[in-house]
Amino acid sequence: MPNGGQPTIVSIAARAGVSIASVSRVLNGQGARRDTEERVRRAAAELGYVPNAVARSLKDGRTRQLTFAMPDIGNPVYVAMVRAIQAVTKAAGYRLLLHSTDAVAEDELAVLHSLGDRTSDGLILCPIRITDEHVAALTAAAGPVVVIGSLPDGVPVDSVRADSVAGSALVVAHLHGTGRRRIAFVNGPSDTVPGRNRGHGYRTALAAHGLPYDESLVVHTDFGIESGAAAARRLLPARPDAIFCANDQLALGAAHALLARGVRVPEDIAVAGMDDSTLAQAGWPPLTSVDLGSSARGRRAAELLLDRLEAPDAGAAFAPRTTTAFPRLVVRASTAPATGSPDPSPLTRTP
Amino acid sequence: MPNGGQPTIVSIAARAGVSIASVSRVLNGQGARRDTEERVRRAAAELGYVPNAVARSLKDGRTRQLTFAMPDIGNPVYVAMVRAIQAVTKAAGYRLLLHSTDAVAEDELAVLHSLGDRTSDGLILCPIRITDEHVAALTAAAGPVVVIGSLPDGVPVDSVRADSVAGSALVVAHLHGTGRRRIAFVNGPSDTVPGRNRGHGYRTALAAHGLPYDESLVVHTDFGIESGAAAARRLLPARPDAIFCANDQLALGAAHALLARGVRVPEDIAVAGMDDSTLAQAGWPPLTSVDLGSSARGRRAAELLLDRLEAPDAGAAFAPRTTTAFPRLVVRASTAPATGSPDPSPLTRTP
DNA sequence: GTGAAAGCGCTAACAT
DNA sequence: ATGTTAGCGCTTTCAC
Repeated sequence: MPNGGQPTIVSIAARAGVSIASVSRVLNGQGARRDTEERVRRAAAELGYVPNAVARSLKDGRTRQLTFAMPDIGNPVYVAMVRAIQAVTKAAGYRLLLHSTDAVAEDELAVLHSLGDRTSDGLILCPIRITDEHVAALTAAAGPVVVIGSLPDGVPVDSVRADSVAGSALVVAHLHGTGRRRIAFVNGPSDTVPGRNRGHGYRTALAAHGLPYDESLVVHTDFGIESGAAAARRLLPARPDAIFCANDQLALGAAHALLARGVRVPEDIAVAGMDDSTLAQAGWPPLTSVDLGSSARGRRAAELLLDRLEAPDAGAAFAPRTTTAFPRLVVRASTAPATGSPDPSPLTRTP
Repeated sequence: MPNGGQPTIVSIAARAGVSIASVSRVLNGQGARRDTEERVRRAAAELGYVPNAVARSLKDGRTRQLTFAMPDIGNPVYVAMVRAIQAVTKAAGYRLLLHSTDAVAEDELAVLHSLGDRTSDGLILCPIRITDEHVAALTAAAGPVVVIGSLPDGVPVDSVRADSVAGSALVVAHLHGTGRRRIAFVNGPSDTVPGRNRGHGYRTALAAHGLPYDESLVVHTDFGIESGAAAARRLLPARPDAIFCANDQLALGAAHALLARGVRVPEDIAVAGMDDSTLAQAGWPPLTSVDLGSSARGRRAAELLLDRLEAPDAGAAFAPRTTTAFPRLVVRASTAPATGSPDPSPLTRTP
């Protein structure tokens, strides 16, 4: 047989002695005579019938699959998004297709293009950077797309963004509020949107608190624990009393480098991260961080996409929507005030 | 139009003035007259044609999609697997469907059952526990399945298992070798296969090193950082000189609880985890752990599955294969000898 | 070399 | 209430 031996409505029809249409009707809960209904159900059960989803998809033009494309599933931020998205799509009866772009722009474009192959009904894309080609591809997309990230104006696509400017400001304000005055900043690559925004937020917040912007207190690097450690070592001569890092991995690396040199965290230098990933709570000392809403953004993106899909009239019927997730400061031990509350960190207890 | 305005071979054929068969041939790289070839390609390009993967799937009975079902994508162990699997499947030209079962057995069975809907060509299942129903469903599976976990004998399905008995033994041996004699054990739930195995490995290894099995040094709990902290506090009265935890989250929790009480890690008590997840290296002190090969198992599972799919004759043609991943001990600061090498942990430096 | 037509499994008119 | 049939988009015989 052409099939893998799987039962189809044809086999059921034969076994039940009815037409395939009746089988389809019974199985889809449309009326039928008691007798017919029974025989069809029995035949289906005996054969262990499972409807072929591909055939159904071809018929009604939808797969009930959604695609999520992100740079790297190894990054806790994206894991949080996947998790949130998965929860929403699962509840709505959609399967989730995962695509790792490895932070390669071409790959992102390929995913966008492949939306035309009708493998999935919609796409959530988390691009590392938005190029003109991205804009073009997004505009010409063959199906509904939601972007997690900041899009230039005029791109006719729903998007969900983080407010990392505000997030950075929250951290700086917190550090300032707990007595820190020489607040260093370890940023990620400055040629990405988040990198630029975080830098902007940092500078703005410094100004707002009357602190000078000191070049020697700022380091640009890539993400990753080891980079954070290196950055911290580089910053030490500038004598910061706080190090704010553009993500938790950097912060963790920085904290470890400091501890390894006998610098006390937070007594001598406070350390704060960003993203509030699992690493933040797992670190020692537990890291103060800003939740930029990875989960919330994932959830919202999924909701926007489903909303489009469920919309009565097809495609880009209504105007693109943009949502911004509010940042939330999560204070932990790594930024306890240098003096004040008694013995904030057990690290200082030296028996 | 019935379609979403997407071009199909019909539109191309019309535009190029040829039959749909010719379009198909040209697009699939089969011979055609220069002239024909050119016109078809041009028409396809102008229309922005992308082949409909669903139609193709229906035709040739395969989707080039694989499903990976695991309990919870939030767990670093599964993230590592997803990552490894994704890399293999992507390279082989397969898409990856992610399914989170939320550790619900019914959901696992549902996934197994839904293999019959032909949505994906094969399944990698990472079950939390193997029940009789699992065995039945696995035996009756409508397509190739690879299980990550330990399967009873006789189940006709490929599987990839971890050797947590050996892994536990490695840790105990290491702790014993670095002078620890009162080695406590924080285990996960004892009614899971890994739980039982890890407990078994612990006991066996103790015996092998001539250490007594002391009930008061063993705690059963569920996984999670907070559980680890609670367990450590509970163990303190029993005066352990090492705490071995059944996973990294527990270990991290334990280490933090100890530090918070002024107990030095590793000087007073060594702490070791299991899985060697990102938490292990990110933690402070960096955790000694055993890599049970999450990545390796994921990769291997994907390879086994692809192997089946690529096999000339269909289905369960050849006998089930079982692979076991070798555990690998990763020593970090959290288990440095209590005395000996000079100043293993910066924590001891008290300026 | 190219076109006509069958068929993958299913649903939904349309007929009876 | 049930059967016949067309058609979703594609690949692949089979004729010409």
